[in-house]
Amino acid sequence: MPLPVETYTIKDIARELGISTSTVSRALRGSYEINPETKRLVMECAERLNYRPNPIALSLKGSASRAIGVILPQIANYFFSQAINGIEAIAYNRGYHVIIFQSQESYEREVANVQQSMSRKVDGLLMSLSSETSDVAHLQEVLDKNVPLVLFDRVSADLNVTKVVADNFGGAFAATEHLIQSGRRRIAHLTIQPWLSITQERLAGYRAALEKHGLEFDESLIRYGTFGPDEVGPMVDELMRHSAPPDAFFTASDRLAVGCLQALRQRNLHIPEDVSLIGFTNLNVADFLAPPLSTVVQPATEIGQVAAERLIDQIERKHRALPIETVKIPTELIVRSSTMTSSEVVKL
Amino acid sequence: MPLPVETYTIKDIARELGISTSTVSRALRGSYEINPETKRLVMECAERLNYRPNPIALSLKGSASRAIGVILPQIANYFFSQAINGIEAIAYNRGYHVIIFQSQESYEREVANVQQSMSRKVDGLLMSLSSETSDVAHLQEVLDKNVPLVLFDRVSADLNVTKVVADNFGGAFAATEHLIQSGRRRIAHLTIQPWLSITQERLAGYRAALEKHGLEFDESLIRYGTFGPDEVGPMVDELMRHSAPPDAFFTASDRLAVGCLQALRQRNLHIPEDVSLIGFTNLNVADFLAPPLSTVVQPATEIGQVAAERLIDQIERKHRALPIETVKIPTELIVRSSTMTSSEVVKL
DNA sequence: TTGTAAGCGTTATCAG
DNA sequence: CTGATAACGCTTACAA
Repeated sequence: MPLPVETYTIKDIARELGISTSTVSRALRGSYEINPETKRLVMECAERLNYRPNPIALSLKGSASRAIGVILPQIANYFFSQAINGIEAIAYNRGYHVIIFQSQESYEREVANVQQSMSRKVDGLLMSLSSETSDVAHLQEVLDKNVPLVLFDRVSADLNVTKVVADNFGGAFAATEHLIQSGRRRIAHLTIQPWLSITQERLAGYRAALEKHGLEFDESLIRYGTFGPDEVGPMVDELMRHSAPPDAFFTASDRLAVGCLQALRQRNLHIPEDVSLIGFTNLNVADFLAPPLSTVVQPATEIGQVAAERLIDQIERKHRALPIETVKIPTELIVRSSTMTSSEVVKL
Repeated sequence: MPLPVETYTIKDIARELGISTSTVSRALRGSYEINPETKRLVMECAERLNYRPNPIALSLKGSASRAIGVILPQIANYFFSQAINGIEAIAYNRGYHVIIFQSQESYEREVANVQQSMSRKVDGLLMSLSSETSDVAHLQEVLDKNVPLVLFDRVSADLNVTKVVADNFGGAFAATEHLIQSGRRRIAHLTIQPWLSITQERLAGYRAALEKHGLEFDESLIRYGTFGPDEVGPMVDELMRHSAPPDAFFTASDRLAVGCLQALRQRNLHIPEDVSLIGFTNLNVADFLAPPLSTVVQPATEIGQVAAERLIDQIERKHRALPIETVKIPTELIVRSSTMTSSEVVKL
């Protein structure tokens, strides 16, 4: 039985039943003072016609659009696409639509995205900031309009909103400590843009681990870069030419880890004999990377789920005062080595 | 200078200038009979107020919503997220929005998605079918409504629309032929659901290569399955227990390739010494998989771009008769082996 | 060249 | 309990 796509309006039902549109509307909304019999008739007719309220009209009217906007840097990134998956799952079974906007790491586009999502009357906004974004005035305006906003992953300290992030500090700390406990002493850290919250938290975790074990923090072992794979090779080469080269790498993303791996391989260096490598990653195929790559796994799906839950909670009971807090989702450290037959998983 | 998010309407401009909303509307649309001076004033005021037309109102009115709907099985899949990236890039610089729906491989959800996209008045629809979909009546209705539709990747022969796909036949043929030329004779083929167009095309390419080289097609070497990683192990085990076990694997997806790799490793089999493995894949980190995995790379981004271009072309000149055709985007066969220092790329 | 009014689908308000 | 009517932002005949 092919499901019909034909679209009927409240008017069609009204005409069919010889009653007014307002009565139909009331019957459909369930509530109010309405004759049970009329209601039954309307429901039955709606069912038969496969009536679906027009979301556009609803939005125009100003009431809930039952759509949430998701603005993020880019979809073609395993972390974000997994996060969207989590968001969509929650949204779907709570009856919301997801409209996705990509800022492409551009501040200007992000602002445009915010405008567009506002004019499309989303009921709430879920955001991960572009790497260019430092000024968050555009988001303050969202809040001023009383549109619920939840930030995830790439957040800003300048906004007093609910934030959902991975435990970046904890993950970085565990990774670094593991390297130290494996006997490494000069751990390079390849990371992304320095002004991002996640970058800072990870760097802090890295430093804290060094400090705990009495190792000196050496700024010259840190490299900030973009995601481009072409940038990683030279970075690694430069580090290895250092008078006291690193004996381990800790990278802030899967792309950096893969780039690093490639660069090391080209120099015929072996992992983990010559250097160790741990990446902050979302790549679930990391298991198969050669040579063995240990990873701090980001809870992408869960971040998306929790963020969506928080947002929808806010949307649905705007009146009550909801606690604004930063939710930290734990990471997992997965340690692999050539001698292990299967992965040894250490949960943080 | 923080860009303002405040939202003004055509009324605000009208009030500001002491003219009527229709005049403002006409001035904004540019065209028509309008006093150049009035037009200038309106434009200037719109600019000053950072006026943006309300897309909701536009859609309700029935005119172009400048949004295209994208319905696909799931985002958390590297192929699709790359495809979306291609779609979004084209859409963005041609002034369209992208509204994404995930069918989650469910026919019912796909139908709901189609309804929703229709009621959100998208100007056109870009789709990749769910694996459950065989009946396409819901899409025929879209066409009947004169809403442009372009299918990509997972297409249906039952619809007379433009389709954009990878050259699955060619890719499978090249992969199989390569295995044969490497001396393999019993090539297992792990693939996805048999009723999907891509599955059939790949199987046909595989068969054609066998035939060309005088090898027998052995149905018992073919396995159809879902994406679940847990299903792959038993499949591979069963095949290897065969009285004449395969000496090579050709898989239809990166997930199957990775699962296969894992299963083989658990049996302490070496690739390519014991068996060969080629996967149809989108995973650009396949370079780093150990043991070396040869791949047929799918042109995901390009498929998205071409599909979006075709769709928008159709949207923007609905009047002219546009050619309905199936566009095949070529794939690349990347051959890697342990003896190669760098990848040898063979373009098809 | 410009203004008025109707209408897109729905809901809220106010009479009946 | 039910039916008009107005309103959301915008476009477009139709009038002026």
